Amino acid sequence: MGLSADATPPRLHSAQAITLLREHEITPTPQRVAIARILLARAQHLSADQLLEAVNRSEPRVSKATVYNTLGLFLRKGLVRAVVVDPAKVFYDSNTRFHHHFYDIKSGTLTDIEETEIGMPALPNLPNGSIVESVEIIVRLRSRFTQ
Amino acid sequence: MGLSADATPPRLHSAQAITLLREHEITPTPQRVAIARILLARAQHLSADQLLEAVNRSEPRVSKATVYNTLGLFLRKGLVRAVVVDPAKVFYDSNTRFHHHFYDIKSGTLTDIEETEIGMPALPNLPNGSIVESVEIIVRLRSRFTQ
DNA sequence: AGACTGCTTAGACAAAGTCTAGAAATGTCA
DNA sequence: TGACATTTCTAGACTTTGTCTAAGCAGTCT
Repeated sequence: MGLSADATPPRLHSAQAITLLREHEITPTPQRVAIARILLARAQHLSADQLLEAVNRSEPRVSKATVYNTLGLFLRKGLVRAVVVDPAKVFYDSNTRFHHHFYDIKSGTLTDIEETEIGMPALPNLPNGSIVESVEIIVRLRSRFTQ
Repeated sequence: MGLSADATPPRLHSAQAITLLREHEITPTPQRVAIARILLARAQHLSADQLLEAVNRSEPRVSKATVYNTLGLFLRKGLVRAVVVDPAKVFYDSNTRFHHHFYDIKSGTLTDIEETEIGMPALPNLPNGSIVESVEIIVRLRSRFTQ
């Protein structure tokens, strides 16, 4: 059943969120600020669904369409990264430093692997005319005591 | 748009497919053989949907539920690997050697990176009580001439 | 005011994948 | 052979994530 949602997730102050958005050339609407205050409060991995639920525990209300639009916008503007590990949903990662992930298969939990903790692989020759967009290493884990 | 489906995909002979299934302790039913003949004919990446379509271009017909059941079974028995890169669907990889992937963002095409082509990174310390299930490196690519 | 722009919204929609309940095949054993 | 149990397959309903559409709203400019 995954993680129970944090009852009182930390939030950025509105002023901080607005500054962050402006720095990334994003018009700070009330909905975007509400989303940023939660998602960008710390390094974390949230699905669109979890975020929608967290945002709507308080005012202002934000629609599902706006959550998806905003996540897409944050992604394009480099405020968050998408992590594709669970076939059922995308996680949005507010840690924008270069890093990788442990994925606990059973619980569905993502944990960061900082760049310094892992040796960068040597890249192979690229297909012609290609540019590397990203390099993601995913280490899938299972508990030693579970079958 | 992705790739146009191969009009005449290569197929294993039924006898070969049956042998492969038996070697992996899978009862070779007609449906499983039909799926194996296509999926295991060569190293390739197919989605459940592509496979369903390919199988049903010929007899015997196989239902959607059976395709999903069979892919799950092949996965558990180690005949194929799942590759999660596209949020919209899982690819099933008939190359079971240890290897990694290029993913062309625009076309949605997967290409293998053989183990010898890439330097393996040193693994970080694992969370306590964990076992590594798999290590997957995904290099996302985009064309140099596309914005 | 009127026109234009960008943003948000509800709800319809699409697509991948799961589940259910029954039918069909297969195997076992007396 | 017949009776029964087990496994597999199937159609179709269903769930969930995510997208799309059309309308409304707010601010800005002239």
